[in-house]
Amino acid sequence: MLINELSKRTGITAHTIRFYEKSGLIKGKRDENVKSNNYFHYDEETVEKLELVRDAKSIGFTISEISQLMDAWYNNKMTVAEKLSVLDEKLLSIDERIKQLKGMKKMISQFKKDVIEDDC
Amino acid sequence: MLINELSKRTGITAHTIRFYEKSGLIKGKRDENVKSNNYFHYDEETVEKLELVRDAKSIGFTISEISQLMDAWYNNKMTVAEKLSVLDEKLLSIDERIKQLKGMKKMISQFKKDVIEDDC
DNA sequence: TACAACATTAGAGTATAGTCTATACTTGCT
DNA sequence: AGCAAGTATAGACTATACTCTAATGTTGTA
Repeated sequence: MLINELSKRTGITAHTIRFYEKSGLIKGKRDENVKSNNYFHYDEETVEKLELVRDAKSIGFTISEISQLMDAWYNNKMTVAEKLSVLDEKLLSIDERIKQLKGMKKMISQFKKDVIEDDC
Repeated sequence: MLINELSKRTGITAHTIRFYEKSGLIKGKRDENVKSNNYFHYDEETVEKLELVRDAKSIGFTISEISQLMDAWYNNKMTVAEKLSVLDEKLLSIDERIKQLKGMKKMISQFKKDVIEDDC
């Protein structure tokens, strides 16, 4: 599929997809049989990857972190041990974030109590 | 206290503190009795505020969100109802983030399983 | 064949959140 | 007095992650 279809399927603009391509998150292929143009072609895996990018970005992962994550997933140059190490590291960092968020919840709840009490 | 002490107590550089001041997160006071300089003086509340900024930033809150949160806390121009509304909104957004993080944990755990199975 | 829609590349522009430099004045210590 | 350390301000610079524009060429449809 070409970039326009990829854009429609993922809800990510062509501009941003090209930016991700430059950043190394995805890779389109050129069709060598076609000499008249330079169009990139994308496969289903790229759709999956962009969906992962969207999810990971929404929880605050940077492009560089997402890049590591996708390497652990799709890159066959990494050993199983290396992949598991990257994945475990991400799991730990997620747990850490959840912990911090819960801490902030507690603080805000306490603030709420204080605000209500001050009102009396 | 002056900016240098504030910096030492919070671990935030003077440059960044001045940036936060420009952004409206904190406010130093000038001593009107002293005419020879223009130095800002900060109180304990400012230390508290900067600690809150640090915590909130670490969980991905933007300066604008932190600003709202601090208004709900310290600004006496807001009604109790308005304050509670801001705090409740932040609590909801934190819950949403925790939900997304848990979703990502599930995905990564599944990836781990897949990586291990592929290895067999 | 005209022409709208689509594709590529380079590069400029935007927003957020700092970070650093330069300049100049003030304060504290010896 | 001299000098290091502290302070303020303006503005330049950096990094991340887009977002948009311009120029140019290609494809598909009426």
